[in-house]
Amino acid sequence: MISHQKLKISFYQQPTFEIAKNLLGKFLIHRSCGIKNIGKIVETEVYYGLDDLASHASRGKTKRTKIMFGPPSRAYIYLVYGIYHCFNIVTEKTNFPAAILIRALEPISPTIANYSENIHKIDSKPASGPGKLCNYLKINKSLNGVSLLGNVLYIEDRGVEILENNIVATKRIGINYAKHCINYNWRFYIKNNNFVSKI
DNA sequence: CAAGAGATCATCT
DNA sequence: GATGATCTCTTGA
Repeated sequence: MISHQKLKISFYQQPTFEIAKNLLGKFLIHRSCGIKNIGKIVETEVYYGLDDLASHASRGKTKRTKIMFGPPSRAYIYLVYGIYHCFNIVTEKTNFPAAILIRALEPISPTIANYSENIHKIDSKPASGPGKLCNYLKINKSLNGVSLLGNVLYIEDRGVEILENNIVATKRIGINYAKHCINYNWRFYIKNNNFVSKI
């Protein structure tokens, strides 16, 4: 039996960019209605500090972004474009706003196969994209603020190690409003992985 | 294959 | 009142 180690608080206390890279190859799990929904993380994106114009937190602490200013290891989940949810992991110590957006999963759960509720047919990449993976894992705003140290929503290390030279760093997706911050290479994904959202 | 439009609503001005 | 940390479908070359 391969060891399945739930990530502890010490993992989330690392520097944000270390976490973003170390999350690659880990397994995101959501227990819902007695079903374990699982996917392997293959793509992440960092939103870091008040000066990051792409980050919701760049406009300061608000009702929505206060979770980003809180302690690490909690979920930050919000609705984009009125339709899709995005799942983030809050990092850095209290009062420093930072989060890591999970952008794509390699599907694992045999129970839900590759059926996409979006398009009502078999999708070979049902969790490739931040909105799609929330549908895949049944994640919605009711989980906003939940601790990832609990038993509902958490991350496991299953012994998969992604080496530094197998990680690609590129510009973030969908943030054309962010002026000079567009150019930051704060998106990370596993090289040659078929389930990354965009190349 | 690339580009564009539309869906749809919580959040912030 | 405007705007997205998106996705799918349609159009046209």
